[in-house]
Amino acid sequence: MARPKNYQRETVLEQALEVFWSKGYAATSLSDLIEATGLNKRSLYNEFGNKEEMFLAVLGHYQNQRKAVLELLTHQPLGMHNIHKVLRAMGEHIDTRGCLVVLSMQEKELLSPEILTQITSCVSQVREGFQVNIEASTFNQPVNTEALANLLSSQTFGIAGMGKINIGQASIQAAIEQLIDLLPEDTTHRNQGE
Amino acid sequence: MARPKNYQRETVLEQALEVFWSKGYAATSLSDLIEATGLNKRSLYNEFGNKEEMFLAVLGHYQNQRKAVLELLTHQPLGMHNIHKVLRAMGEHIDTRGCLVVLSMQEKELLSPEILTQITSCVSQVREGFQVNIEASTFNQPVNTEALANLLSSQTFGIAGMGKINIGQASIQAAIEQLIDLLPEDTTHRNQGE
DNA sequence: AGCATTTTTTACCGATCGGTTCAAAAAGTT
DNA sequence: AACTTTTTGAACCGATCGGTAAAAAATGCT
Repeated sequence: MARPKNYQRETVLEQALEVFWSKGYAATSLSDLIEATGLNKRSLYNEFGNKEEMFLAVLGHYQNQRKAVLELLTHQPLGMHNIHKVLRAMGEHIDTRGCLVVLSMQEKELLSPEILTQITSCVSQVREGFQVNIEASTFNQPVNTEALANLLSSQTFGIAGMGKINIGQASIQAAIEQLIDLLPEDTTHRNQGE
Repeated sequence: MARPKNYQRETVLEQALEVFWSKGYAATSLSDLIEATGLNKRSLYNEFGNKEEMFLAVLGHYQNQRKAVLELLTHQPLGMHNIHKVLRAMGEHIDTRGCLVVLSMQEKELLSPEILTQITSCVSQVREGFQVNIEASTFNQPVNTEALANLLSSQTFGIAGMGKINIGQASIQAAIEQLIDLLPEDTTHRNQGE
């Protein structure tokens, strides 16, 4: 029928992710992508259309491989322990390039509405994930559910951003433990322990 | 002696800040700067040298006008109340463009060592500001001073980044109040109240 | 007024940007 | 082996990038 491609889309996405992640969308040139993927300009356009669509695909790939962490927020029973798990998981996967979604949010002025939609949807997904787990918890002190969810999701961004600084992973993990310590205790399953 | 410039450096810095702040360093072109400042390319180079030096100057201008907030952390007596003030001040100055320093940190791979030095110095200044105020406090629960300082400085970044999202200022302020509520109480001047 | 000095204008530099054209090369099908 | 279909390679597109050279315009000083 036809000549087969001598590359795999997944591999290319992985390599392109590497570039976008460390340089950002605007600063990533086609030359960079060509060099990183090994395939030539025409094949890139053949596969993805243009730079923007390529970034969209890369973004999807990124979110796919981060999905596991987010799913921690859906484990039954809901409760603060899920949030603790997510925070600790983040501490274990600190990347010096930060978080691609946070990084892209900083470039929102340059990105297409389609990309922006995907980014903001991811952001609000995190926020709502936190919120449902907070709502499912029982506290013996007054808690502003929505405010706490916002706080945690912003904290999440902050932690991801900390990776960009020279600060070590151990310090970040210590900060996360300190945060967990400060969070109001969930007394719903007090007898089962955490 | 010589013909005077028909622009003021301060004004130009202000206008250039506007551009860099909303588009980031990489995505800001000289044309953008020319359009924003009203002066022409040659005058820009005459005044600042090149794009990078111009950004450095803009960064200095930005930090200058944010200095007031940071100085809240040096007010005597030191203590958690200073931290509360800073957090609340941040909630009142939320900008939809986020924080230029945080934004630039995301572009660190593209920036000169000189600029990077200035940025990281600003970051650690915040962190140390938090830390001295924590150390000056008395708590009736165990507190990991360094970890809490790291937590707060990362939270600071997170909050600044939240401005980029559509979330309203009121929500951010509520999140900040929630955070202050969670922070360990400083019992040093308990009788004076806060 | 005339000189000296600086700013501004205009035009231009090579490099690179994202993207395209078109033909050559490679594979499957018959 | 001939044909068809798709990928690939190289050259090329206009536009813009950051940055510069040199002359023109504008001002203060004498």
